[in-house]
Amino acid sequence: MRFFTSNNNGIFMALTSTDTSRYDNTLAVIRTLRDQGPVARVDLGALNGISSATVTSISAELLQQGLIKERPPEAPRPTGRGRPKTLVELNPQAACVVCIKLSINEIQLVVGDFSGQVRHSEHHAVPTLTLSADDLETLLKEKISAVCAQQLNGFQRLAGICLAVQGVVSSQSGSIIWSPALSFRNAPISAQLADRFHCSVLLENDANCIAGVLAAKPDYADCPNLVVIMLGYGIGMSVLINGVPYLGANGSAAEFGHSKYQPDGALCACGKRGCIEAYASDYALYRAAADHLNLPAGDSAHPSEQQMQALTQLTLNGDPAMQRIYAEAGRALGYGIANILALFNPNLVLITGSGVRGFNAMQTTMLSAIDEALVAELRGTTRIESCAWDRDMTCMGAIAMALHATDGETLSGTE
Amino acid sequence: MRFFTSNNNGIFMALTSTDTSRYDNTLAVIRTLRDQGPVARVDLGALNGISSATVTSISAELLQQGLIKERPPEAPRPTGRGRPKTLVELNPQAACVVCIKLSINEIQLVVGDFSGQVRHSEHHAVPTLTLSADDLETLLKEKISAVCAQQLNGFQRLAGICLAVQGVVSSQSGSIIWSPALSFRNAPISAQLADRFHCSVLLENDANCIAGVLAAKPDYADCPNLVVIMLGYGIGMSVLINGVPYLGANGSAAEFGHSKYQPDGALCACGKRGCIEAYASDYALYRAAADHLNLPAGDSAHPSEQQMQALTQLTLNGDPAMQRIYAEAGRALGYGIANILALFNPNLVLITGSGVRGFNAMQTTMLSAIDEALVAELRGTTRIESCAWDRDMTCMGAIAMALHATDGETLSGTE
DNA sequence: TTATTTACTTTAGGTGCTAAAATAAATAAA
DNA sequence: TTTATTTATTTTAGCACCTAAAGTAAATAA
Repeated sequence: MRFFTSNNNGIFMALTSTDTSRYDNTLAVIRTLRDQGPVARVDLGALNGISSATVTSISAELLQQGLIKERPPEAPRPTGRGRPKTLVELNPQAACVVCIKLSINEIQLVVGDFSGQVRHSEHHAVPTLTLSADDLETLLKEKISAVCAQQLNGFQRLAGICLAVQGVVSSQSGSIIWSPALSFRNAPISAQLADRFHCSVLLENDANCIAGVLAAKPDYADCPNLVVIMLGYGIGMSVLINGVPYLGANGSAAEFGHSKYQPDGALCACGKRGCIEAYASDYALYRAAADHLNLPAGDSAHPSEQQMQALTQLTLNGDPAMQRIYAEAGRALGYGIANILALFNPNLVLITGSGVRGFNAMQTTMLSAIDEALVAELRGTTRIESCAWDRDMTCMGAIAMALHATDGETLSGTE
Repeated sequence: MRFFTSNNNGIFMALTSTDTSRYDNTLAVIRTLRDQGPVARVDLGALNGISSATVTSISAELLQQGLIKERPPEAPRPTGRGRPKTLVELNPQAACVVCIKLSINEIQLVVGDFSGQVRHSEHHAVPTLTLSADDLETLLKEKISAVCAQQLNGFQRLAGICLAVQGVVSSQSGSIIWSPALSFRNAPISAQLADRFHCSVLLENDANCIAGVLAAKPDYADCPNLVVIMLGYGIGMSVLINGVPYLGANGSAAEFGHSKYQPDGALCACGKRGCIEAYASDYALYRAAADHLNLPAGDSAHPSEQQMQALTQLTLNGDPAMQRIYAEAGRALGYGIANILALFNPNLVLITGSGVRGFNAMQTTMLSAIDEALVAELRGTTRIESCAWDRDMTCMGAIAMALHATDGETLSGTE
């Protein structure tokens, strides 16, 4: 029938390209069911602009392929007159995906089912900065194998693997170009995993995964242009245009953390000076604080959550030096956001990541910096909001992206 | 049949939405003919991925509607064996568009035919900064009426009007939000012109028009992500993603000129400080020069082309103060472009506009500023080039955009 | 019971595509 | 000069897929 043209480097091939309308409608049905849960055929038609006759035909095929199932009618009848709706829903067992979040000194593995639910999650402390490229390959293959062996019973197929990485990745070539979690560069990890596990391998930036999850929330539904800024050890960003992450030519777009606040300014982890990250990231805040205060021991170049919470606490308690540091961070962030508003003019800028713990101490100067930097016409009506941080969001997003990317394969794989 | 959903504020309505494949294929044929000139049916099929049987059917319809015509076979036969190709081409008379470029103290009107050729062009000196919103409306209606009366004989229809404006426009709402050429704001000009001339009215940013023309050049064909920077009285930019301008939520995206070089830096025409424009635009260069030199008299806030060429000449002749000024402008530009690379990661940054006259004097510091600001991984492989300036490019782009936007109407309007 | 309402399925027919066959119009070869 | 070959276009036959309308199913209200 039809094969998915995947994003990776030719590991999966584009094949027969026949007409597109049945295929598109079928994917639309699957995705509606994933987003909305069980839905009746009439409603599937209305939601996707197709006749219910067509939905009948499509759902018959999907039923036969085992990708969906009819939900047995429930005991309480809430409906009024008329024949009751027969709900159909995705068969969660139809496929699964394995997603790995790679961050500094930690990896998380999760298994998601065909309906998008997390089925399993595990964390491992790993000294990522000391790994070689080969070490990483071995490690990932090992961990994924183990998860597959333990968790994949009952699933019809492993649809794909998604690797969510902090830093610059090329999802096109399937290579990690540059990550703060790794000491090497240009690792062609997608091809290695695809070889081993014989499935699609997606490589994604972590901020793009999170942005995908946030964009799906009803609060942010009316934002065709959404910018998500992730504060943390570093500073990441994702730009979603009509729901799809803007990647640029090599996947290194949206590197907000390394856009400039001040020429010849503070030293950044990238080696250059004046990056926003050099003012408002965890390591920058900790570094600035260390000049003024007696801080708890630990790796000061990679402050822990505890260390950072201690800083935040000091600030909340009214320490003037810390308040000055956060105020300056807020100002840098504000100037950076001013550039984002001028260049992307998004509907909404969402600030999240573990670094939101200190957001209150930055907000005032951030907002005044934006006003100072930007004329009202360009400031526009963009909402600027922060958003609570959940460390599982990255993997939730990765599951959604992996399923989305592999729906076509799942469809043709079971014909 | 089918009506075009235009970009303006509901002046033209979306109607029946039937299937899309015949419609899409027909538009593809029209656009191929516009881009490539006369093409044979076989080649139209190959270029658009449809069978030549379908092309026969589509071209029969278009022929009957008068939108295309068969080109009489030429005297010299260059081809080898086989039945010679019968070329079809757009009928230039099938429709026309009127485009107006609005810049500081000048408007240009051009008429383009259905094949995209310029049929007529005229310039008028107009004191744009002293106009009221009503004055502008009256002026444009008058000038357009005059052009229509004189130039539109022989055309089957006026497909649309395109207004290309320096500054921030909302093509969605059809309003000029903020233009350096005008002293008023939020002018709903599209609706006014649509009322008067009963056709689609497109409102575009001038940089987007130019970017469209440049993107069509074969040299830049392999650039899905293209950034065009326009140096001139102000500094404009356009970001083309797969050939379509990125507009943002309200059309105020890509305002590169007001992105920041230096907090608390030089004063910008927008009223804020430290914008790139406050260093590298004509007025900024002239202002900086006036502090050091005895300059020819004239409106120093809006330096003329002669005044600017005098500055460039001084610089080329080795004047050290002027060289310093251009070097600093280049550095500001470089820092700005570093942000563009970090945030958009385009395949190509093209620098054009009347301000390229001084580009040589800025280039060295611009490039070193980029290296100073940006780590190699983010600098990436983006080409950064300049491009000779042609004042007619804006209107050429406007013609292309207006035709593109109205092809659907032209198609259904003649059924 | 019967009428009404709503959901789903089947049927009949249309659009629009393609592959293959037919036709057209040239050049090359015999 | 005729015939074969090549290439372009048109015609034909058939297929995929959609929709509207008719038919069937399964509930509640009267």
